[in-house]
Amino acid sequence: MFDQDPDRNVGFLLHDVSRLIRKRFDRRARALGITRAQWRVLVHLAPRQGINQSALADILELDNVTLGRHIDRLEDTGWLERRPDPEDRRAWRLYLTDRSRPLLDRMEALAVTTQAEALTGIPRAELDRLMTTLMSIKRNILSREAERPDAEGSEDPRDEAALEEAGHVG
Amino acid sequence: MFDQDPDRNVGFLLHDVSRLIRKRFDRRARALGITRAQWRVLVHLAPRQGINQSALADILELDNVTLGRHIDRLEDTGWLERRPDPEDRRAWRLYLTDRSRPLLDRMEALAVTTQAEALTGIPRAELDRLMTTLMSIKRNILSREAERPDAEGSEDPRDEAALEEAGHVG
DNA sequence: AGCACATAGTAAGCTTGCTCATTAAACTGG
DNA sequence: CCAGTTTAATGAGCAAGCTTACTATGTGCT
Repeated sequence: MFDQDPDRNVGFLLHDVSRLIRKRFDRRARALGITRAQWRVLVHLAPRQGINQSALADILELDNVTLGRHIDRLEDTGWLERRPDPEDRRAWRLYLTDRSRPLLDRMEALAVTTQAEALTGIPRAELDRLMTTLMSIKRNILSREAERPDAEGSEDPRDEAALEEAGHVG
Repeated sequence: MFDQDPDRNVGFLLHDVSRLIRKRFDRRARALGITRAQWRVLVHLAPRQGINQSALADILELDNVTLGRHIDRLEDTGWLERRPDPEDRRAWRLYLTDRSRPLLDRMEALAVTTQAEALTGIPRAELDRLMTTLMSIKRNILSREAERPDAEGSEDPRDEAALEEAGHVG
């Protein structure tokens, strides 16, 4: 299967498309001094300011560590502010700064442009199907993660069943 | 748009799904001492042994630099061999080692398992549509890269046109 | 032959994401 | 109240991908 045309593999294909979009987007955003990953943090923070790092990491499905470093940079560059939590001395509460609101608008414009390029010629209905399927896949993975985060392979018979059922993949 | 439910954005969604698959896969592959990115190199090398780094980087759509480091590691761990090109003293020719053939089989098994998990409940036809759409998107981006690799935004009126046409994105 | 340009590969340095380990504070059962 | 566990956050270290800058070799034109 992989020898003929490895890029018809879903995993590789997803990875490629995601990376190509990111590359193009980040090159444009560099002039603004921020990356897509950092912007994503701000976007998710915007409607829930005052949240702490762990809760935000859950929403973003990122490690605390990974998010912590994004926040370091965002704080350094002044897009975001950490304030001590008055009720929990271990935690920080996160807030956007005044500067970041206009930034969000400009980043969104870049995103729209980049997506318009990527989606040229793709009808609305097809895009909807794409999103629906991707969300199903995401749910599948997240539920597997929740039940057996450290799965090593096929020690669980359900894997074999799924493998049969989804035999069209191989 | 992004404030309500940022994860309905195609770019973010693709990134999430890709990252979640990678995480799950790499955790399983770690016992074999190789990552998904390195495996991808071997898979694409297998049917065209003797190719050099630049040509392989083109196929993988990776930087020479990025690929170079993968090859360093693959050579260190003995999955791959660099031989001098007798006709071009700048270049190396790349070959799999005897050890790597069985590895490829085991990695493919891991991939099938991981994909089966991710694709549980998704019918064949839907998967086909997903792949088709993803390949269209990839072609769109690659052709834009080819024509204007350093695009900064909307200095080209065609961007505005595309933005209107694909207005459903924003 | 000689000079300009192109190509193959490496070096250095950045962000992102992960894991494992640690610190400090909060919670909880006895 | 106190010992043990859980939770919030950080530190250290690795891999992947990118960019910019460099070396060495090849190619092509005059």
